[in-house]
Amino acid sequence: MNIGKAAVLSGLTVKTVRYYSDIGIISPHVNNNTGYRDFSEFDLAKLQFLAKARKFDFSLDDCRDLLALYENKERSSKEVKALTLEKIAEIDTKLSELQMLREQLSTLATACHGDNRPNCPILDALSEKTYQ
Amino acid sequence: MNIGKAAVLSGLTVKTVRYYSDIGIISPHVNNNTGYRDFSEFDLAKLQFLAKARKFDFSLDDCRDLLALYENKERSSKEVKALTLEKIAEIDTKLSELQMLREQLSTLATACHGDNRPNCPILDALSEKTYQ
DNA sequence: TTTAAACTCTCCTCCTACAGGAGGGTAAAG
DNA sequence: CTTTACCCTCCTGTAGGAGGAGAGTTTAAA
Repeated sequence: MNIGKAAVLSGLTVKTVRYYSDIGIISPHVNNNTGYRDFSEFDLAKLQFLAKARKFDFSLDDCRDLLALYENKERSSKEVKALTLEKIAEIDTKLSELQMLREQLSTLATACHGDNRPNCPILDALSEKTYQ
Repeated sequence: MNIGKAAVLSGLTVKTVRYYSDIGIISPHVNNNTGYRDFSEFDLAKLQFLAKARKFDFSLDDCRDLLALYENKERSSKEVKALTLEKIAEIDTKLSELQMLREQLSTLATACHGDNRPNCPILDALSEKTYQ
């Protein structure tokens, strides 16, 4: 199938699919006359796999690994699980960072009148020298 | 003071400070003979302000706005608070997205034996066609 | 005084994961 | 035969810098 159909069926954009071809994460057959890419069912399956893995916040490099495991019927599930647990740990780190951030900002916002007076605890906090 | 000292005192890297100068978010005086940038105390204060605002996840464009308000003694705190509340809302969105992600990944990781057998619920989920 | 280390400068490329658009070829429908 | 909808490559831009080359400057030690 052509790239447009592959894009629709995988939920990716044509640009994205073309990009994945360019960086070699998938390798559809190319028609020598027209230069059109031709995606097989297996190519499509990989694109759908990629779309989902990207939604799970796996980087394209992670996806390369996952895809290699996906294609290898002899793989052990150990590696996949390790990669997943690593990703979960990353997410946890990010979550706690964001939560701290939210609390600090929330505290500042609460303290700020938000009126027309120039006094503003938010800017005060940002310009405080002692707090880093 | 030179860029190195300004960087240390603001907790930024020299590269970052130079970048901020390049994009005009700060404008230190430049020595015409040597080309060396010369940072005043006020420049330093702005760099420290920027370092903190960046930690609070404000984009450099946000920082431009905040800095303008910071420099304007006649500003009202309303604008600053609005910007902050907007940022909090962004963080909330990101938080819930990440939490959903974590749950899904966690569910998959739990279901996966993580042994040497090829069977792997994680890859199964990623390659499921019906689930999008 | 010379020299070596430490600092600074500009300019260049690279990173992630694409998006947007120019300029042109191709395919299918009317 | 023409229109419209695809498809192609190539170039640039995004955010926020990092890394490094090659060259000038300053400072401290020998």
